[in-house]
Amino acid sequence: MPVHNADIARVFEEIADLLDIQEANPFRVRAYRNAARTVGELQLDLAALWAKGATPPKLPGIGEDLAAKIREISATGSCSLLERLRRELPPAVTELLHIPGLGPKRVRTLWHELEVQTLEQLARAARDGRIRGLPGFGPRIEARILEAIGQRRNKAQRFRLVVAAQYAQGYASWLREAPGVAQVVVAGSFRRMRETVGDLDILVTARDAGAVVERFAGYAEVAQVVSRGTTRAAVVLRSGIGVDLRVVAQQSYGAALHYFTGSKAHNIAVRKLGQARGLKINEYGVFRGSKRIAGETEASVYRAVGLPCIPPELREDRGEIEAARQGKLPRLVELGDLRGDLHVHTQWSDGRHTVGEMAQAAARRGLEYLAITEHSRRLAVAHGLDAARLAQQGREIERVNRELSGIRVLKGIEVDILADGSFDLPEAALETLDVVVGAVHSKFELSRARQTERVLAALEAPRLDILAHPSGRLIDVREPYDIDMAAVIRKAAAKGVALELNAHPERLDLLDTYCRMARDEGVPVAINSDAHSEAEFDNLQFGVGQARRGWIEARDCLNARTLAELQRWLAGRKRVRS
DNA sequence: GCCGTTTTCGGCCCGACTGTTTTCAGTCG
Repeated sequence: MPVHNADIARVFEEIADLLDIQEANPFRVRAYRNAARTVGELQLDLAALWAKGATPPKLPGIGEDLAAKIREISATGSCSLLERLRRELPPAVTELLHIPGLGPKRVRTLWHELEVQTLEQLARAARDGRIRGLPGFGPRIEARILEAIGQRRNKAQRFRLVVAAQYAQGYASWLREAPGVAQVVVAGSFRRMRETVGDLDILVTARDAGAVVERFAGYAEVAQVVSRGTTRAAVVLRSGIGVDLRVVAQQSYGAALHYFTGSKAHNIAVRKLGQARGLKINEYGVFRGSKRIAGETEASVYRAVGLPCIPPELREDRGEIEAARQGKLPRLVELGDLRGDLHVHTQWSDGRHTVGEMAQAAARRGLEYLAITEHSRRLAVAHGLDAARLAQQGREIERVNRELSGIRVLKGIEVDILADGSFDLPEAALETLDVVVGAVHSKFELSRARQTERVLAALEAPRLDILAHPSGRLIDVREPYDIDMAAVIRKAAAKGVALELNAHPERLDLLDTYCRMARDEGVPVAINSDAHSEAEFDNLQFGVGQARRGWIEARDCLNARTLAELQRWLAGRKRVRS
């Protein structure tokens, strides 16, 4: 049974929970939580390294003890400390921590005083009114517990970025109408362009904070006001999304924006840098003693700790601070850098519009070229093209190119990669095209070994230019198929094939961490809309956001190249083939 | 449990809000 990094992270997370309830040293607890995060995000397979007899690199926050535990978990799947803690505490008690309002202290009290160990026992105790009498509890908390269990809210719901954007924009517009408001910014993971967001964090600068809070709570979509103070409030909207508000004075705008954008780990790292310089950094500014020395802009906060301003998408404590210190921050790709789109559908398969309509829509968005890439014949539900229809479509594309100026339409295909790694159309048909995009649309359940073999075989074949949506995941719908993505990226590098970052908000595939790996391996990334209608070109913005999270620069991006450069790249690939 | 241009010991990010309290602990982000 292979042990994945996620398994190691889960063990550390559970240890942290149990230690927390045991009232262990809070910094020891934090060490386990930090380690869980570090290991969970790591792309290097630690257990595989140990199995091979190799020594993993030194990881920040993981010293001798935790490294030994990683080794133990890698070998055995478990950890003697966790086994011991599970004997000392009721194992289900960590579930209680996920109820809002319950932290380690209250969970410990519930367990010691009422012998509450499970959610069912918690519900019963609350219904019987036994909780309100406990020290540190009262009728309000008891009611909140019952409500949380009733709504089964303990399962954290996240919203796709595109969905969150709709709620965010409406709410922000509403707040801009409050008296005395200067600025309204949606910060948090939304601003960092995470693919999903758990809640919305809205920052407002205004003369009169009270008026803003009042308007915030009075929004028509508010289902519940969770908390409400003089400068801060939290609500849940009818859609279920939580929204936090923070109001500060203009002079604190940059510090508050930095604080509210996060990530938490990034903020902690920056505050530590400040601390080392004798500075205190909070949401009101950067202070030396009681004197404010920065905070009006985000750049001033970073400058105070000796760094250039770090773009929000990089703020995950994944090396961006070190890069900033060394002057090696990437110059992240921007929407305006994109000159083309290499994955577009029309009425010929399952798209809504004609070749000409899609070309004009692309031109209106400032693109210089697009590739029409229909599904191939196997995907019958999408009216996939066979060789004959593909040739027919080619003649229409030539006609459109004669009729339109300012935009160039390339002949392409999104050809199915079959289970054995071969393509769904004959070589001769693919040879007539400008660009071949290949994708997996079937047999998602293959074993890791066979799925990897399949895609590596497709990359090996001479006809593939771009591998589309490489993991196949659909956010909240379908898990990625099990595949060794590091091997795929290495093969793409070796064969000079590009990887797609599919910009559809439900895909956003490549994941950010793999974008970074592709960049490090020199694999070009194509940020493609996969548009099935004119409006879907707008999705490119989400692809760009994801690419930025993956440290992608314009020079790493295949479709940031000019048409001439792209054609040279394609021609070079053909030369290699023949 | 980690870590070190001040440290191998003694620190570890920081503040608002709630609900319980009669000055503050616990939770949260």
